[in-house]
Amino acid sequence: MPTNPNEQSKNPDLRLINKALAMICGKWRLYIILLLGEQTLRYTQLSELLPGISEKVLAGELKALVALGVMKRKAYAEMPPRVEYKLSKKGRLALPILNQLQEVGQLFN
Amino acid sequence: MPTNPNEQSKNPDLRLINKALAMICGKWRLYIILLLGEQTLRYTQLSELLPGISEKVLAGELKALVALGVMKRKAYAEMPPRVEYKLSKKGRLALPILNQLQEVGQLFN
DNA sequence: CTGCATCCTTCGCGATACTG
DNA sequence: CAGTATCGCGAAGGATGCAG
Repeated sequence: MPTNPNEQSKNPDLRLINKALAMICGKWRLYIILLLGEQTLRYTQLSELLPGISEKVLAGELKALVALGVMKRKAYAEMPPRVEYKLSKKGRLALPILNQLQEVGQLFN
Repeated sequence: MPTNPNEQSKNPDLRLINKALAMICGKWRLYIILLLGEQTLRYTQLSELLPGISEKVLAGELKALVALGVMKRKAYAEMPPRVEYKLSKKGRLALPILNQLQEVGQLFN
């Protein structure tokens, strides 16, 4: 829509916004992403780092984030089972911007 | 919190995250902020730019965003009434980061 | 260990009618 | 014009128990 060359303020794109909101909104979603950061964590480790989250919610959020392409799930055929979660390539690309949201939060302390 | 000099990966701060989420989560909140951007808009203009939003929700979101300190409300004692909304200083400071969320959305198209 | 099924409560959001 | 009041539904999230 840059029909006007001196128009520097681009209209917000509702579709892109909703895409972004889908992966960060909710009580735990963004926190899980930032927590993962560059590391790989197992299901149990995540549940310990997210005190108060219920099993149902944690499993659901992880599944949703994997479906969104933000993170990868790797299950090992062992006994007992072991499952590891890490950010996908795209997830790591988004990480710097998502981290800056904390600075936004700081602004409004 | 940089007690450890070689600690470059900062733990996510749940409090700051929640502060940030409070102002962008929800179906309309972030979109309203980005829409406002640098301009000043009246109540009716906003409702036209947000097709489908109900009166109750729009009024509620505006009130909430003002309470959060993201935007300012200015009412003129005229007849008929006129009320203008614009981002606060802090809101404008946060704007660049919030705009980048659209790039995150683009990543996951 | 990992995670799904069930039940229940709360909250976000929409529709509509009404007011200063 | 700029909202508030009321009603209602569906989704989000918590508690608990069960399963591979």
